[in-house]
Amino acid sequence: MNHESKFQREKFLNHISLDCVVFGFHDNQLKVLLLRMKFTKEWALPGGFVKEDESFETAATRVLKERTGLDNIFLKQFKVFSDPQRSKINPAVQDLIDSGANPDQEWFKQRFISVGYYALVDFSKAEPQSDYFSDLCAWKSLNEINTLILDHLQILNKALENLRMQLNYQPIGYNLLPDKFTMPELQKLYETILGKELDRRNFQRKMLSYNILTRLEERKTGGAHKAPFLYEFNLENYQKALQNGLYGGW
Amino acid sequence: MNHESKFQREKFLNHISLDCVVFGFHDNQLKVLLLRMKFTKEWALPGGFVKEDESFETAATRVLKERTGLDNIFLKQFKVFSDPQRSKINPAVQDLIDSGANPDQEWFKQRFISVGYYALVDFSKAEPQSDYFSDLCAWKSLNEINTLILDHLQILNKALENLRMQLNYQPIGYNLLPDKFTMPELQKLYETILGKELDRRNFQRKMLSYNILTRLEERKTGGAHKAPFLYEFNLENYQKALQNGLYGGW
DNA sequence: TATCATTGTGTCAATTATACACATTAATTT
DNA sequence: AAATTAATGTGTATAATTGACACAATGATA
Repeated sequence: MNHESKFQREKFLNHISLDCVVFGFHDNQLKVLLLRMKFTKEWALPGGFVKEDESFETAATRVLKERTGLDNIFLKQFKVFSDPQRSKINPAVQDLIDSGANPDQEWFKQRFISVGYYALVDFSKAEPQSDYFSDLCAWKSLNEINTLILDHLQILNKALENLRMQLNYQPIGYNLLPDKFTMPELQKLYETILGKELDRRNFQRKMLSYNILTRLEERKTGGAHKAPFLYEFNLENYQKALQNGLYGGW
Repeated sequence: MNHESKFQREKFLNHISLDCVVFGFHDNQLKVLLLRMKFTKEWALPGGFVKEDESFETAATRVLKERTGLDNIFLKQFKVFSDPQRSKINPAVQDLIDSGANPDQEWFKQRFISVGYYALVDFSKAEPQSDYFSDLCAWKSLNEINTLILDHLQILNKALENLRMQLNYQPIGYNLLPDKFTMPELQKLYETILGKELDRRNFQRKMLSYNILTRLEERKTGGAHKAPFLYEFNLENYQKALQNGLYGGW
């Protein structure tokens, strides 16, 4: 938290913020990275502001690097949240007041327009770091999340909706799974995102038909039953599928 | 243009703008509504700014009402454009300088972050109105559009890409066609958006399978050949399809 | 009245999706 | 060590959808 101990509002564009819904996958559950506000102890999405010479993408990348230590994260802009009332009661302000520090209360009293991003990251590689306003940064399972500050729950739900949509025309997994993974693990990921079960055999056939997977000779040992094959993504084809989409539609 | 003869920058949020790609369909061609800048005579997308108590949606709706006279337009936010360089050379500033009026040059020298919307409107019902900076508001066919100010061509292309994507999971047509239309007309619309031809019979079968169309007893007369049936959209089912999407995917 | 271009409708084959069955295997239990 | 268990690997029959195409009907025009 050292690097942000002095919050410099001059560097940022007024009115403008971004919020990130960071998805990870662990224990067969979809996790979201959240921050706990120092004083109010409410939970919030990681977010930030845009410097005067930054694009939103750069700013979001910077924020994610700070919160997870990771570069090269899959990032997708999914919606702008601009309800004039959305940032009326800002817990960050409350935190600043409670802290007695109040360096920049005025800044936080602004109306903020926030651009929502969702990110897909490898759970095992991320190292959650809290920020100036929070005392804890942690993964939460979706079903554990009941309330968030401001409209962050709404932002989270919209992100999830968009992620589910993405499954229908783009591959997913490279950013959420370790380099080597089994077919059942990939299937679990899909089932978790979609919130429903899929047929094991049909899933495998469909997934293989995309030609984005390479089956390795290795198998995953240590499990209690038959050892499944390990797969890795064929990055070249994966990128192509990301670009061109999986279905034609028309 | 009377209502904007005094440009009041105080009312708007700094740094923030919106641009609209307004699509219409006429003469079997996809048209886009453009403005011609008063002095530089360059073409631009209609756009605007956000008032301090407005959401982006409200602002976009207001802008479209001013440019087309229409309410209840289909509007979709599709991307935020935030490259720090994007508004460096702003023709509006040039226009203001050339005009000698220069009431708010400083305002336009700001860096702007723009939210892109695309709109689908009934060509025959829209009444193009220029704004304070333009002397002409007109429909242009896609293939006529070679250059636009700033990054507006890029915005247009992204809008088109998103519109094509939308065809794959949502119905389109209600906002672009008159209330009653023929199947060939609807097909032409799809072909125009996609930029490719479709099989007449397979198109009809697929389209009818969505259950969003009602065939009327009437036929369209006056054409040189066999009179085609007229259809109208079943609004209830159309809205459902907009919400739920047309395909499952998974 | 014949011609022409377009519309309405249908069919067949190929592809894809859905719902299953059975053999295999690695750890665990007996 | 053999039997058990609960997964995994592979395949198949059926239904549904898509793609390619043929032919009859019709309204204006020649």
